[in-house]
Amino acid sequence: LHRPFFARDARSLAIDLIGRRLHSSTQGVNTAGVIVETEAYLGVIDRAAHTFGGRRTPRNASMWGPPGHAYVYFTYGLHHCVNIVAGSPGEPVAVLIRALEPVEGLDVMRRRRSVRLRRAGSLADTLLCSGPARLCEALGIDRSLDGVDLCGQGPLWIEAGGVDRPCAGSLRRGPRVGVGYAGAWAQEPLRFAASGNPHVSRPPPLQPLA
DNA sequence: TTCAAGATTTCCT
DNA sequence: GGAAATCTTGAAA
Repeated sequence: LHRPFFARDARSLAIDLIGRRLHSSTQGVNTAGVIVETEAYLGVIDRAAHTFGGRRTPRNASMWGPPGHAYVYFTYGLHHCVNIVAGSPGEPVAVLIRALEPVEGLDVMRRRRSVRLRRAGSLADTLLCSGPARLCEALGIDRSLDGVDLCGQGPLWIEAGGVDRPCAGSLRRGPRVGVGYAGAWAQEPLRFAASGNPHVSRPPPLQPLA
């Protein structure tokens, strides 16, 4: 997809990313999945965002850059999470990709995930990409992809064309995960998911989009 | 200079 | 249900 698609407010982008295919080409292998869960992070005003209050560090630098780029951060000392930068240049807002329904390169995903999940034989498909750090591991995404352009010929992109939305019209929303420290912002319904999709990261306290 | 907590996941009890 | 894995950041000392 092209730049204009990403150059808008994060909440709107988070909703329209559901049903789109995220592709990666890393380590010489292609993988892809349908985005089934996202969260919007609204920047300097959003206490849950890494850029709350105007915070600008080496880690979150790409969130301050132009839209349509990746913001990949490392957390808890061992996990990666990938965001898609939204808004306009200098407006540090982004959409966290929380879960995918795997559609391409499942064998590769299984292998990558099995490094940590030793019981390769019992690795269900719903464990491949059902969480922000899980999908990064499955797609081979790490800090080396931080800041890459999703609109060019890079290792990450969103497929143009059809919205593969098996849950069209049944999008759900609810509070974001793991942001209890964010006060009133923790309650904001900025998490979105395809209703009933088994690859969504956790049982949703989610409501219809309305 | 130290310390605690985090946009998480896995493994063990 | 709870702890461990251990990088990054901001606030306390």
